[in-house]
Amino acid sequence: MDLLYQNFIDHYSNSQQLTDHTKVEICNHLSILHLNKKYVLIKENQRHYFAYFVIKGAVRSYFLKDGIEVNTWFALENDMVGSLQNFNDNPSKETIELVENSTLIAINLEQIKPLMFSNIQVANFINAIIEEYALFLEDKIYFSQMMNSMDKYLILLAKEPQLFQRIPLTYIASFLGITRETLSRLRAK
Amino acid sequence: MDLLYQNFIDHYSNSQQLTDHTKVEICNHLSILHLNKKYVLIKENQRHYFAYFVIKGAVRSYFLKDGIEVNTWFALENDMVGSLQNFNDNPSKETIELVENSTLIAINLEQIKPLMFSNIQVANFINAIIEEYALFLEDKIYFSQMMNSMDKYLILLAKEPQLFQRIPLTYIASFLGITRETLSRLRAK
DNA sequence: ATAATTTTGTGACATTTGTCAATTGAAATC
DNA sequence: GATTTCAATTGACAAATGTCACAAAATTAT
Repeated sequence: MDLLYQNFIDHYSNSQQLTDHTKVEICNHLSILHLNKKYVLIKENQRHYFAYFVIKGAVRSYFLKDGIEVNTWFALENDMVGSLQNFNDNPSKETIELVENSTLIAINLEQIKPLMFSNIQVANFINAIIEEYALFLEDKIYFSQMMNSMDKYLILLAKEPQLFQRIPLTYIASFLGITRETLSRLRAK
Repeated sequence: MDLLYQNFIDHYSNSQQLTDHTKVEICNHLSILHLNKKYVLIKENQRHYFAYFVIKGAVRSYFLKDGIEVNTWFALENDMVGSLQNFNDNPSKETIELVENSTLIAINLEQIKPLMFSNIQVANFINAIIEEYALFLEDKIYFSQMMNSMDKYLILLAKEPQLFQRIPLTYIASFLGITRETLSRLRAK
């Protein structure tokens, strides 16, 4: 099995031992992609049947509000990228676009989902992914409700310093819910 | 089986047929509670081994920031209440408190979780709960990032009008991330 | 290397929201 | 039913953030 697949699978199977059979079954629905900056993985309002795992690179998600991009998050190495909406056959609410040239694992949701009902290990594997994602969302909400702009900036800087090296400040300001001018002024202090 | 349990189970088993055996196994870890206004279900920073499903009543969650309550959401009939943190054996980040006298189903997470690894129907049942919760969180984030205060107020009013009848405006303002004075002024228009 | 484009920073001013204080209104308690 | 407590509103002013305009810096393309 490809080492990259192995790493990905290990990352989400901590709570259980997967049989080789299950691992192969999962791998059958994975593939590796090399894509360039600005490539759009998922388009807002479109159905899409893949989720992605970032091996190398950087990705952002955003949606349009009154014609303006509102950035919702950034994924770097070892992060999952996708939309639960897609997992549930609904159109994505966000556009997901590469910020750097990236290497990704694509997970074919359409193919892997039915296995949940026949293979309990797959069910728990997917469970682990969704659970981690939900925890991540809880954190994000906690973060967004907790603080004023300055606090948010400082916490984000402490928690995810790489973002400030790799993601344009314009996007980060938008994520923080402030204008880039305001972020620029916060940074000046 | 108690009709209330039946309704709860049906609510999260739409995608699969549960055998009677599985239903009984789930019910063994459910119980019904009648509790009064102001009762605290879950305390911030404490481990807790139950999640709840609201049959009748209203519940709010909040955490303390610099000694001030920050309300994070309100649950009414047919909503789940709990914390994924607890599901993962971490202390809760939020306090969960009744806003009205309420009837709830308590789900014993500690007992039901191990079944995920032996009963695939239970795995998918719990999956469905977590998935719905994650979708709810996605919506919440979308909502919170999308709009200015006035838009948020109007959308919330359109989507959840019952909240404004049943939840004090002070809590709602806090949830919207504004002071009650600002909410009061928005409403004046 | 140079030019063109994109990103970031800064100033002046408008708008929104927060803070503090006082008042009114509603609901719970006795 | 009167009293007490809590919730909601309103006004005056302060602080934070947004908007618009422009300049500087960095990045990308030719």
